[in-house]
Amino acid sequence: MAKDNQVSITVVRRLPKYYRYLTELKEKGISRISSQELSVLTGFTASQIRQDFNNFGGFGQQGYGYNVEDLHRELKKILGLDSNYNAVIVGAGNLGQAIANYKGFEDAGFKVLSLFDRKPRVIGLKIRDIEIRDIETIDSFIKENNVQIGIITTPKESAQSVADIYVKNGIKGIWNFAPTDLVVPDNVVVEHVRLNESLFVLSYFLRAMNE
Amino acid sequence: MAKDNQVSITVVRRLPKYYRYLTELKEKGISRISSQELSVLTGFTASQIRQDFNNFGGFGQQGYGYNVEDLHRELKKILGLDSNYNAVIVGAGNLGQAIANYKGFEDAGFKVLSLFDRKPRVIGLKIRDIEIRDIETIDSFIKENNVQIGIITTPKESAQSVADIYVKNGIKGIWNFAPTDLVVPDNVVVEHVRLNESLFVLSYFLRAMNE
DNA sequence: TTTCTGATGTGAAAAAATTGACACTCTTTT
DNA sequence: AAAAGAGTGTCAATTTTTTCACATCAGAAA
Repeated sequence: MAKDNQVSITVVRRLPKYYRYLTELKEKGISRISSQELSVLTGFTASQIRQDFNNFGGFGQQGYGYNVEDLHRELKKILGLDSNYNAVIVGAGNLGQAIANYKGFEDAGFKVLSLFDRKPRVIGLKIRDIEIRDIETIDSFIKENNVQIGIITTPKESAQSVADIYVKNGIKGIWNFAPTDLVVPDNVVVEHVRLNESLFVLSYFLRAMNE
Repeated sequence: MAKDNQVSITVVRRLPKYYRYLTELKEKGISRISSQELSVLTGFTASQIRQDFNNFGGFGQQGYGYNVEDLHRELKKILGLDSNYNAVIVGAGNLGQAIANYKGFEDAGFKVLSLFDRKPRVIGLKIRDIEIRDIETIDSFIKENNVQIGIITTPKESAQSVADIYVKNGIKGIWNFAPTDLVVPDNVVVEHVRLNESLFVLSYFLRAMNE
């Protein structure tokens, strides 16, 4: 059905923004939207928006536009947000705790089952009701709890070895916050959150603006 | 000197990665690198790398390659990392605290002077030696402390009003972690960290891989 | 010194992404 | 029921980005 013979990464990275605005529209009770109106909201061009959606099949209706609820549901499916995922976090520092604490992810279907760390000082503590466990026990935990997503919030020195642990235990999706690249097999997806790089880009534009 | 008549955003977003690897090379005491070798490290093509650098003037030498230290210094300057910035954070929840705590930013020249929040429960607390202050006092703080960067780690509902406060007080660079877009004047730079969207892209590829 | 090697800088070609334009179809109005 | 209006889906044109190819020059070797 979905003719997704390689939708380009450029398009994929725009999808979450559409989804966000559609969620808002839905909450506001708006039932209908045109590519032109979506263009105003998102900043993408109307043409671009229509092309993007067409990568997945036409969801709109000529002379009418898009039905908000339908489009929202389709995007949800495309983004894989209609299933639930179990996640674990390695690195129970501030960042790991912040993510474990963030209710927003759970609402989107991502449940953090446990944090793991090496430091005895934090093992046994709880964030909300999520326990911090000894990293030594992670293998059996992953196997017993159907974990699909591994989050890395360790310093960069440990990131690769954490990724190796994830891969070894069959995890196929890694969300990496450590400022380093990771080597993983082809069938494992890594998504990076590069805080440093984002800050540097901000710095670049601050500098560029003053010239 | 720098002929930066609009370097494309695509190029700019690659610069931090170059900078990261050059920092590593420098630490390892490697003094010389070719575009070919950088290509292996970064995953960009050698040609792309040479073109990227040429946007800012040629830093290399034919038959030799690039001098690591020189290139590192140039990129540092281009990215604006040769100056120091003062930053404040509004939103002293876990994420705000995590960022305040992260030594890496300070090493790169970004100093968090203070966190601000509305909740009386957290006002007065300290993260490392960074105090959490009442949001009501932010105007004078920004003016008196030469703050150039404003960080937003509030829920999305408050993000725009925080941005407004920043803009009103003359801040020109905003680092936004709230999952919403911001309206600011043209001379203010906003860099978003979209955790939700990043997670959704991961979810997309997890889904796409199983089809 | 002269020759050879290696790798940049750059112009041109190819590929990818964005924008533009419009036929067509569905909705709404009369 | 017919006419008018609106907006998608899509093809084509344009722009941007990436890749390719190579002349050129610095450094190393002979």
